[in-house]
Amino acid sequence: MKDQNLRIPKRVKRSDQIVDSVKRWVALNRMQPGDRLPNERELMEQFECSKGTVREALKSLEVQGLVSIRTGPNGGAVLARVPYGKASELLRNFLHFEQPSGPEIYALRTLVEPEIAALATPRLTDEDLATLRELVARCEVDPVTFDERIDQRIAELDFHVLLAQRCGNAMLSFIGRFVNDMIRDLVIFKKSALPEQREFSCANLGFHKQLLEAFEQKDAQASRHLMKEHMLSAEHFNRELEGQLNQHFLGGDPRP
Amino acid sequence: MKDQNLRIPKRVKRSDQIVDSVKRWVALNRMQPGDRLPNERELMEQFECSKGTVREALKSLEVQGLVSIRTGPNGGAVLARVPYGKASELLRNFLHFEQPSGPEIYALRTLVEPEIAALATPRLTDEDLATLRELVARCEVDPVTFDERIDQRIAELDFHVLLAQRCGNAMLSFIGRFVNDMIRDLVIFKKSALPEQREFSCANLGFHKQLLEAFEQKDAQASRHLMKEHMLSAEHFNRELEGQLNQHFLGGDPRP
DNA sequence: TAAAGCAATTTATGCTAATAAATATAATAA
DNA sequence: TTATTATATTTATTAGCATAAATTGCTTTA
Repeated sequence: MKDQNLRIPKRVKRSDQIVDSVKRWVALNRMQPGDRLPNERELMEQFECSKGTVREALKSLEVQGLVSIRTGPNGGAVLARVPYGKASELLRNFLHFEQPSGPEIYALRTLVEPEIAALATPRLTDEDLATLRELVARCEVDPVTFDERIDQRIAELDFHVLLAQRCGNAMLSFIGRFVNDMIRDLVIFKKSALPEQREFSCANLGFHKQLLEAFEQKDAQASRHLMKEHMLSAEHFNRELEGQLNQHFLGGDPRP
Repeated sequence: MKDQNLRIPKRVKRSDQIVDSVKRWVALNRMQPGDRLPNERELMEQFECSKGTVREALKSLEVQGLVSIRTGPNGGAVLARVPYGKASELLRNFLHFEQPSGPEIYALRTLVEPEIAALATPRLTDEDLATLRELVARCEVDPVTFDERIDQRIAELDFHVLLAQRCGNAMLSFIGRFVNDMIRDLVIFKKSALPEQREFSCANLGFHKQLLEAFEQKDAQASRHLMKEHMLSAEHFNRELEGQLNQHFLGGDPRP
């Protein structure tokens, strides 16, 4: 079979030209989220093309998360901030065929989380600290049902996500949220049932409690150090759990 | 003005349903890049909708980089790997309104590059090493014209990009490429003209030469350590250059 | 035989017109 | 005042038709 992906289309499509024009126009006019684009009819006239072509261009902008489109009066295409979920989804697509392994994900996490913790420490508000305390509290009760175990894993991860959201570095923040989302998908429904998970969660709880203290005392260095230890511990436990999983599946591919 | 972004549309659009269906179908059937999707007519029949709706769905998949569409026999929508440039562009959109600062970008770089260097070290082929040597050689001649200076900065960054491409961890690889792309855009046309840039480039050249030795000896630990020093040095120089830039612009916003 | 050119086929691309659905605003009725 | 209804605006979807692009295979030519 011939490789069909390397072919370069001869002529740029009309809708893509419109997308580029709109993007330039938005950048030149320093337009802000909430500002409205012309409606479909006006765009048709402005670009001298049909409705279908305009709609393809708008669809493209919508998929990229750059505009949000609604029907009705005062509807139409409105400039938007790209929501985290959108960017996250698109990066997932990129990784679809690479399927990062558990150890790879945890390795990245170990790199970024200590810095995130350090950066977030002086930026956490009292409200943030209260939220963190609540998340820790949710992990302190002894889980009975499977749903309770799941809820505790979510709470553990939300602890890290909140820190990422507060670290003040947009890229680091994104990576922090993303890597914890990856772990959520990777871990929750696969390993939470294993008996070894219990020991893992206890260790996590201990680290989170210590981290909370460091946050309350605004001790960024302690935060960084504790988080590093926490991450190394998590990497260790993950390796153990993956080993157990492989045994369960009797040598089959652990991540089919 | 009312906030129009938080509104949730009543009914999911038909084209988005189709996108989801196709995605599920692709995942379920373990379809690979190069595999063809049904053509527009077949999709119309399968989803019992009009051509316009199918086209919007395909456009969505195309914008996400999941398919590549061509006309002609054996054309149509073909499953594709999301190219790096696509994922990168979409993440840039996400960061558009946050505009990461130079120090933020360099901070992330300092976090990831040492690990990338260590991971890449045992994976570099002889060809890779030759390429790296060539990139270093391009930086050794004394730059005369502005274009030559630009070319050397590109070569410096390509050195890091190649390492990222070889590190074997898809996420880390993406972040490494992305952060160097950010630096490319941030730095090239703004700071390369400053006299202080020359000293910066000499320091970089020195580190790259030492790194090359570590790569040739397959010494991952040395690579990691050297890269860490290299990054700390780069962060330092960047701060200096930003200071100089601020002086040049007489207190105005250095990144308008 | 091999290369170049031509035609047929397949496929997306683009246009028009008409109708349906969603929603904000204004008018109306309780 | 409050709830309901009407109406205007805008996107969403449909249908059909014409056009353009690209590949395949055939034919001609050297």
